[in-house]
Amino acid sequence: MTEVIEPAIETVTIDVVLSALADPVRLTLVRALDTAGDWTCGSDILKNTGVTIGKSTLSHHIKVLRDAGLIRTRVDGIRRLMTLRYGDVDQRFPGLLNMLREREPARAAEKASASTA
Amino acid sequence: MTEVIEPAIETVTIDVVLSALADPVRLTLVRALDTAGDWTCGSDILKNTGVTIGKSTLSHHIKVLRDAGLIRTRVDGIRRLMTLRYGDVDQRFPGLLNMLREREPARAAEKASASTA
DNA sequence: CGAACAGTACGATACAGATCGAACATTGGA
DNA sequence: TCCAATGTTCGATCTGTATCGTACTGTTCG
Repeated sequence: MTEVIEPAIETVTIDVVLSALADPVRLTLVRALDTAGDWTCGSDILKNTGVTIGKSTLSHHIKVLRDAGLIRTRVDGIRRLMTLRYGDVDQRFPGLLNMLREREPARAAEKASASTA
Repeated sequence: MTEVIEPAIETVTIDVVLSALADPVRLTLVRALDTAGDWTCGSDILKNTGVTIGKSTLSHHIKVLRDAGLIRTRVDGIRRLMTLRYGDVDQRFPGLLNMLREREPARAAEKASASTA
């Protein structure tokens, strides 16, 4: 086995993508891959992010992200390298990756606008 | 009580928005509001969408969407009208609303690209 | 060969959140 | 005034899924 299944980007639906990104761990993984910029292996991601989950859990999340069309996996000897599918995702869902890059509220947090529920 | 609390759009994070949109019922509600275009009440949304959930459940989903900054609620006599916060959402997360409008895979579904996991 | 390493597969468990029903609040109209 | 319609709140379930641990596969290197 040398290649890993990934869906063609045209077949990916926003519904599945949203479900994949709704989990805080997976969002952390995606952001770490984005920061890394190129091929990274799972154990390095755990080191970089400081996320403390078992490796079977990580494997599960990676699969969800891959099935959602967000990342690509490549076998490299003893490890599996992965990377964001920048071009595909940007083409299919323009603006999405950019949204994920912001981690803080946009401004100095005005408070809620209207009153009394 | 005449107004309903909604967060200032700058304070809304993509994390919360993704969680809100990850639920299939809420995604249906948002799409229905988008299609409707203007102020719509809860029971009308249920009729339009055919979604069969209790009204307490609907109330819960509405609250999640409102807290996520996606919709605005206005009291009108016996009912509560709501609408998408088009301008705010488009400004804060450009491209997001547009992504939700597509319900089908983009093309005639090529199959998976690589082979053997 | 055998040990260490990276990752997957699978069954079991735990927890978050979706759902429901009942009680209550508010408004408008008969 | 009383009733019907819309919606909220609260407590109790029920379910999906994130998590873990173990066993297993495949690879590199001594």
